[in-house]
Amino acid sequence: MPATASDVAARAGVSVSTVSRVLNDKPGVSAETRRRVLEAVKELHYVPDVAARGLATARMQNIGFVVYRMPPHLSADFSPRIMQGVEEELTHHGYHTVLAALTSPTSLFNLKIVRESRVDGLILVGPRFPPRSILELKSAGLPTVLVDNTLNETKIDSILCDNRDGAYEAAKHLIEHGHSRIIFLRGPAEWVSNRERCAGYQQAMSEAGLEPRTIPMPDTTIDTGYEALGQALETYPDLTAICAVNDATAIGAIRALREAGRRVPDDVSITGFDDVSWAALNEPPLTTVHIYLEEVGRFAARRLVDLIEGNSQVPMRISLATKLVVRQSCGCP
Amino acid sequence: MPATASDVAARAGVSVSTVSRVLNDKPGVSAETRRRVLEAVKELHYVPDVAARGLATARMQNIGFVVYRMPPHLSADFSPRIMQGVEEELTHHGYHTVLAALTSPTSLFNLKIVRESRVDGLILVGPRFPPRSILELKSAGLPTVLVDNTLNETKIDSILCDNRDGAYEAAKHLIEHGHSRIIFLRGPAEWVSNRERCAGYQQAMSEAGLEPRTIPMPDTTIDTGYEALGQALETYPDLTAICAVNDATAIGAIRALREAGRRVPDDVSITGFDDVSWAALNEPPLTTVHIYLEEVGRFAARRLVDLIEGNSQVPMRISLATKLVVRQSCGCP
DNA sequence: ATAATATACGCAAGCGCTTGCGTAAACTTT
DNA sequence: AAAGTTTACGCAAGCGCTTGCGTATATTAT
Repeated sequence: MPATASDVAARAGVSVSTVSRVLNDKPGVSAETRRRVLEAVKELHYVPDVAARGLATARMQNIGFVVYRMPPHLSADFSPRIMQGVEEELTHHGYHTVLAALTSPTSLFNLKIVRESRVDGLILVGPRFPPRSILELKSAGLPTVLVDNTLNETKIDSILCDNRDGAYEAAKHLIEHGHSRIIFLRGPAEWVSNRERCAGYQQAMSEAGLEPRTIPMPDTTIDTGYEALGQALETYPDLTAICAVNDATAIGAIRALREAGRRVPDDVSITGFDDVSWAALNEPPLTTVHIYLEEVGRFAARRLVDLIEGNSQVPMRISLATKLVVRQSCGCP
Repeated sequence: MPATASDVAARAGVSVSTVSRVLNDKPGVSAETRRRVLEAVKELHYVPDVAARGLATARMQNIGFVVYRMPPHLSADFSPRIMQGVEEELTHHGYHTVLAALTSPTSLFNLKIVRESRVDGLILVGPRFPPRSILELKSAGLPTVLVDNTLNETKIDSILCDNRDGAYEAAKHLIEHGHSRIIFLRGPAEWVSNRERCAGYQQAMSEAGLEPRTIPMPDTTIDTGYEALGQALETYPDLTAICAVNDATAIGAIRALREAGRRVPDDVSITGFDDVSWAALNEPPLTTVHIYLEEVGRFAARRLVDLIEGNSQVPMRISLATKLVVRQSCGCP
């Protein structure tokens, strides 16, 4: 039913080759011919069929947006915002976003979208992908960019927010409030962002001549935050401020504090990280570190397009600034 | 680099036609031959190229997941959860999810994914698509299912939660708390779910012999909820309970109530709708109507696959039950 | 036994596009 | 004006799959 390239060719009085050249901005077409072709394209509402083009070029103009098991939890907040940025930017470049979720730590080659060569590149969101299979992808020549993750050993494109600086600012803010017994609720060290945030906190503490105190957590959820605080209260009963590795754990900690009879921010100040959508709605509104997630997605997409189109081959690591959002959980009025 | 059908054919000692037949479960292949082909497929890690298959069959095994301008707001909560259900179910059926966002009320034919025939069907999420262009799609033969929307005039597949019953339950719960002056914060009537929820409220009220009182809002955000309450307080200063069309407006209303010096739930009871991720985190935790969004997505996907594969042609309207989640904003302990 | 059917498979023609190669026509160069 | 160069375009061969048609071989009927 839809018009094909040869319909256009017929109407414009040229060959399909010429039509193809015009549509792909290839040289060797006179201005006049180009005009006629474009006119015919418009009149027939012609749009190239992607399957045919894909067959001929081995490029599908699709990229895979891969998350590690889409979480039904609050953290669902995270990827959708990145995704939005990705989608916008890709659309702008004529690419499309196809979703994929890894549900177990198997090789990324098991993803149907890559095996069927349905995508020209991959955006891997989050820190939970087996590094080995990321490297496999790279050596198989599939352009890939990592979001909220890096492989320091190897040269592979990645994009994160400046976790270290964000945590540094948050901790510093607490210090400026006059706190000295500030503990850090830290998540599993396998995740880059957790490590960086912890480092930022530590730097702020040591610069202020304070002793860092961290509480490990097996995960970074509301529940783990809640539980970690129990332990923190035992180990450091005199704590006056908490720097949490993310908003979820901060919320959990606040709940635990409340149950322990300590008021936030009157008795204990607290900061989060991520600025999830409900951070401002919390009681008290959460002081936290904002991540420009849409921007992260946008740059990941742009970077990937560059990689796919061969505009830039040397891998780079992009780090986006964060912003401390001061609300009330830190003790500010 | 990857193996092709003819590689497999050579290895199995058959023709590519036979390989194709085996892979598509077509008749006319002996058991023994089938076995050999399958073995070769496995040995060569063969996966059919989607572009080639797409060209030959005019089916891309892709479906488009379309939202009307991905919102950076809190309501971002909504579509990701549906999307998760869609993605899971589609993957299970061998299909893939490709994202698209409509940013202005133009025809759905302007979507590149449909013009390039990149998708075999569409899932339209939300009530804001121009009905005309939905009908255009249908008559163009592109299988489509609506989520959180319906076109009552026409036969087109749709899936929603039982908004009417959900709101009915919520209102009834407030009535059982002994309230009689219950107002309903209602959203724009263009959206099906708003109309249905309002109807559910009205039914509950009239069944109890109470007079319905509704406050119109131009949108259903925290801010509109906040503002609507100002008006409600003027018109009905004696109100003791509020049934909000969704969680966001409920939160806005709570904020306004608080500023007006009325305590929730002590002075005023309130219920929301949606059970967004942060509803439980609110202070007080929000009593609201839970929607099984993943399930909604899952059924939308399944329905669409049926449509695409011709398993069922008669349009149907699916309505999923909701569940009243009783927390504290209604006055329950 | 022969004829009529069913079965298993190969052949080759697409599907709609891209692209290397070839060739007229138009333009330089000396 | 002849030879060389460039430009503009068409031809046809794929890309890797599916599928209708044709034909050997195996099966059943007579």
